[in-house]
Amino acid sequence: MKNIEEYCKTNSLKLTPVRRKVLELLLEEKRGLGAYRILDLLREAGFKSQPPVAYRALDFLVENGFAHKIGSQNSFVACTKPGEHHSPVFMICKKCDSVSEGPSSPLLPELSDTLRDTGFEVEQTIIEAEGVCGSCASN
Amino acid sequence: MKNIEEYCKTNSLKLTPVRRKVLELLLEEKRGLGAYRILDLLREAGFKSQPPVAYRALDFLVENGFAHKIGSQNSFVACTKPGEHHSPVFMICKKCDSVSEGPSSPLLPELSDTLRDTGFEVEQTIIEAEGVCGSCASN
DNA sequence: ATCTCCTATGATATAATATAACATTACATG
DNA sequence: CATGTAATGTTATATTATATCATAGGAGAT
Repeated sequence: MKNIEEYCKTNSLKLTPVRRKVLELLLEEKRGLGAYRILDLLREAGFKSQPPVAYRALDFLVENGFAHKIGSQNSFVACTKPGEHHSPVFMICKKCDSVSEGPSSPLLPELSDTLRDTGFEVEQTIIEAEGVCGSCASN
Repeated sequence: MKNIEEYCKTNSLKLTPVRRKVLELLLEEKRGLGAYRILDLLREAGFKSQPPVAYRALDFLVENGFAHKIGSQNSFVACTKPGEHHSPVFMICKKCDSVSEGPSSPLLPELSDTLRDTGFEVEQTIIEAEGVCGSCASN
């Protein structure tokens, strides 16, 4: 969170109260959070928010690399590498629904090369790996 | 399409008229199709369909590997490798919205290994690569 | 300081995507 | 032809997301 404040200051991004709160909510939760869940939590925290409020905050966070959207779940997670435009790898546990960001693979450049051979120029990739997390495997 | 009929016969899957039609629609379209777009097309084709009809057909196609869902778009595409449970790689063109399935990377086992080192056991991966397709690049 | 502009927020309505629930039909199999 | 299962029909509603317009708030210029 400190890093993020720092980063925002440096890049003159406004981490407004609602944006900050949404980011905190995402950071506290290991599963992905849906926009309406976030909305509920905002309300509990005293923000009298309508849907666009949540979506705008999420847009801000995603655009600036503080959060990611998990397409397969329509949910959002905090990004562990704020400010870096990168190609995330998500590990989604089918038992506990936790979503964690994996080591952004050294294999990605090779993947891009492979796809370039078919004529496609990759700009960004998102990998969603479904499986069982360590914690669930051992229980 | 022949392959698919074959495959269904072999595995006693019922390729009913609506399922077949949805698959044909997906095969004809290089972009992903949303469920409600499919629903419109079904209606144009004389099926008087309600949303569950489209979703059920899509569920059938996805479950049996004849189609995939593109999470980032909430859309569906035909699968080029029917019947094989595999980990698809999609190339999504930001110019023309075409979605094509790339060569399912030989790198995937290595990715699984890397993630296993973090304690996560991968069962399936979906890779969505965003970029520019060959056809758009040359125009 | 205050004006101005730009960005962010407030608020209402509605669009787009997806599923729950229950009734009916079809059809393979005993 | 009885029966059970799978598929379809139908209505309603849940969930996710955005368009639009109005209001406020804050940084920089004069």
